[in-house]
Order: sequence, then C-alpha cells, then structure tokens
Amino acid sequence: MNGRIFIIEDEPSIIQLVQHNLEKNGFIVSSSLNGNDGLKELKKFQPDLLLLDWMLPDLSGIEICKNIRKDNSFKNLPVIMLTAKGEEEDKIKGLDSGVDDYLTKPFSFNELMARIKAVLRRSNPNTVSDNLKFDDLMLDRIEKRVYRDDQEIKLGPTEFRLLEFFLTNPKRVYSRDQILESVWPNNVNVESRTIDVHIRRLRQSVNLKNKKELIRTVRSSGYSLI
Amino acid sequence: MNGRIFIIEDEPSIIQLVQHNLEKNGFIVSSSLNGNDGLKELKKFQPDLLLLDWMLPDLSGIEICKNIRKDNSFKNLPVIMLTAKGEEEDKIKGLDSGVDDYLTKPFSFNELMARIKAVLRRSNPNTVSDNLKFDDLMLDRIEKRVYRDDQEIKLGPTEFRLLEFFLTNPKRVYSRDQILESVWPNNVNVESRTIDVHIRRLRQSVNLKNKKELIRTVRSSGYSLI
DNA sequence: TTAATTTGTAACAAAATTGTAACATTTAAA
DNA sequence: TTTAAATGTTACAATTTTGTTACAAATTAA
Repeated sequence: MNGRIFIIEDEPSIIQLVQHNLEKNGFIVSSSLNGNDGLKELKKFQPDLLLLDWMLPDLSGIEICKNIRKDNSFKNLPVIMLTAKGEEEDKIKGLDSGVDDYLTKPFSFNELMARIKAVLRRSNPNTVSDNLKFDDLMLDRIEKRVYRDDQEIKLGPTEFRLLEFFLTNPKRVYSRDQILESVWPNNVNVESRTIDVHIRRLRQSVNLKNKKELIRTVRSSGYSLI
Repeated sequence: MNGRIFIIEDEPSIIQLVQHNLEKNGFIVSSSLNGNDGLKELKKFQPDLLLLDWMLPDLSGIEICKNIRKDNSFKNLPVIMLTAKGEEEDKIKGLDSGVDDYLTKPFSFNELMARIKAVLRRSNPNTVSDNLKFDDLMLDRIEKRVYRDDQEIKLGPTEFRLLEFFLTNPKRVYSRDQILESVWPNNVNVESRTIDVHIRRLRQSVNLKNKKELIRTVRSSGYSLI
C-alpha cells in the first residue's frame, strides 16, 4: 500500500500516532497543525488523500474542504473528515460538502486504515492516472486542460502532447529522437529542429510571468522539465 | 432524488421505517427478509443501491456481498452495510469485502440518507436522478425535454441523444469516435464530419442569446460541455 | 397520400496548427 | 578571441481541422 497522505489536525498526539502508523504501512505522510498552514503545505505536498480534522484553531474542516474544491488541482482529492463527537448534523454537512468519508474520534487505527483503503480504491482509478502534476503545473487528460497555479494555460495539440509526455517523467532528460518517437505519430517524418520550435512554443505558453522557467535545455542531449 | 434501492434486512420494523422514508424521498424501494430470497429478488429489481444487514437468518451480509460481486451485472452495485453493534473487526471485513460504506444500528434516518446520497453520488452520478443538470441546463430523460433556465429548448432526436451523452460526463472531452460509438446505433456508418454538423445544430439550439457558449471544441481531440 | 421534419454528406469558408527556412544568439572548444 | 556547433527566435506558406450552408434522401407525422 502506498500513496501520499496529508493530515490537518491540531492534536499533536493524534498526528504522531496516525503518521507513525501510516508510514509503517508504506504511506508518505506530512501534516499541519492548523488550517492556513495546511492549505499552503497541501500544494507542495501533492497528496493522494487528505485527513482533515473537523475542529481546528483557525478554519473549520468544512471551510478547508470547500476551499480545496475550488482549487482545480485538488478537485478530486479524496478527503476523510475526523469529527470529535459525532454530532449528526455535522456529519451530514460534511458529506454534502464534498467529503468522501468521516470518522468519529476516538477511532482505532485499524478502522482508519480500512476507510483509507476504501476511499483510495474508489477514487484512485480516476484522479491519480488522469491528472498529471508537477510543481505548480497540472494537466487534466480528461478535460484536456492545463493549469499553472489555477490559471488555465491554452495549448495547441502538439504542445499539449509534448507537455503530457514530459510530465510522465518530469526531470528526466529526453533526446529529440525520443521525443519524436513518443509525441509524433509513428509514420511522419519531421526534422529534429522542429522540436526546438515546439519547445519554444510550449515555453512561451507555459512560462507565465513571475514564474520560473519550466523547461530545461540540456545541450547536446535534449530537454526536460525542471 | 430518485433511484432504486433494495433492502435485505430481517427486522420488519427497520424495513418499514426505512422503506417508508426512502419512498417519501422519491426512491423506489423493495426488500427481502433473508439472504436467499434477497439474492433472487435483486436480479429482478435491478437496484442502484443495496442496503444490507450484517446478521441475517440464513446468509451473512459478507457472504451475500461476495456473492453479488461475482455476478457481472452487480459488480459495481454500491452496498451499504448495516451492522448491529459495530464490532470493529466486522467493520473492517465489511469494507474490505467490497462494501462501500456501513452504518451502525441504531442509526437515524438522516444519517442513512446522507450516506446513501454520498455513495450514489460517487458510484453512479447518473442514476441519482433522471434529470441531468449542468450549469443552467436541465435535461429530463423521462419527459424528453431540455430546459435552459426554465425556458424549454426543442431538440431533434439526435441532438437530444448527443446532449444527453455529454451530460453524463460534462467537461470531459470526447473524441468523435467515442461520440459515434455512444450516440449512434451500433451498426450504422456515418462520417466523422457528420458529428460536426450535429454539434453545430445542437449549438444553434442550445445557445440562447445572452448565454455563454456551452459546447467546447478541443482541436484535434473532440468536444465537451463547458 | 402529402407535408414536415430529420438526417447525412458534400462543398466551400474560416480558423488554427504545423513544419521549415532563415537569421540570431548562446555555448563550448580550440 | 575566434570558430563551429547547438539552440533560440521569427515569419510565413502549406496543411489540417473545424465551421457553415445547402440540399437530396430518408423518415415521420398529419
């Protein structure tokens, strides 16, 4: 079992217990003790699942959840809500606000584990494979859209395929031949220089102002994301 | 809210309570008092969701659940398990054996309702309602009518099927091949360009004045709602 | 039956995308 | 520094893709 799990919870003892046990089970885990930090950290951490406490010192779990759903790159992030006393109205609000499941404290770790498994099983087939993420970039294969920090970036077909290709292995340097083979239809013959031009076009679209360069040129080798 | 719900539960009082309330909320409900009957009735009833008691006179809920999963037509049937005392080991087994959620008796009807909504929303966005909605658009499958902001829009048969198809997954980009397969009868052969013309017709009908474009063209990929 | 509607395709128009050449700039080696 | 190779940049014509219209055939309703 693996995946990235983020926890927003203000009781350190719970964090410690859960985090330790999840890591023992092969998950990569990170956490925040309050809502505002959590929202920031989330983007960096890029989790596959979020454990969210209902009562937090600053924002309520519901508010965080709604906030998250607005963010394009977290539209489909599964959320399990942790509620303190299991007041019924709360539970319902939680489920209606886009929470995938909830758990009433105190809970056993086994129970939590079962819920996580169930939620990941349901949500993974869609989100994990269909959204490619790297840094602040997100490519949605289903909707054929690309965002950088929530701002949509319009790409032409070849630019899109090119970026999609790089995103399957970001950081890896691809030669022009490799790029040609994977991004262009099998039979066509195009000059290797053509790639340079498309890279240029992709750069132009993707490099919004105030953003760092996203495509690296490796002289005499090829290109990669960075 | 509508959909078909089947209940397998040996306590008549619970059946009565749940069935009555679900029907009041627009669901079509049927039930059985034991596992073997239930399995038979299921096929006839073709539910969208199953409420399954953990302890039954003949088969256990788990056994029924495993049985159901073997049947191809019920592989994806969402199941909510009703457990009597909430013994933890049981819960875990339940979730691992393909149950989508569970509820510990005694439960309130509101809580049950929230769970049902959540599970149906996840598993089968279509069956939850026969009305497909997206933005200010509404398609009534029963009456075969389409409205935009309460104003009825008259569509030809193909336009209707086309829109219905898009509405099952709005925002998702479909290729012309996918559209052909899903919207046209299986055997017919029509040119891919034909779709473009129908899209144009659908656009013309659906794009009332003062309204934003509803159909997005994704060059070299296909179309989607937006 | 006739009339009306729906349907698929062809033909042309408009728009977007693509590949390449030509020239500019950068980089690394001599 | 000079030089050659590699890459960046720009412009543009050719090609591809999509939009639009018209129309005849097919289907349905009257």
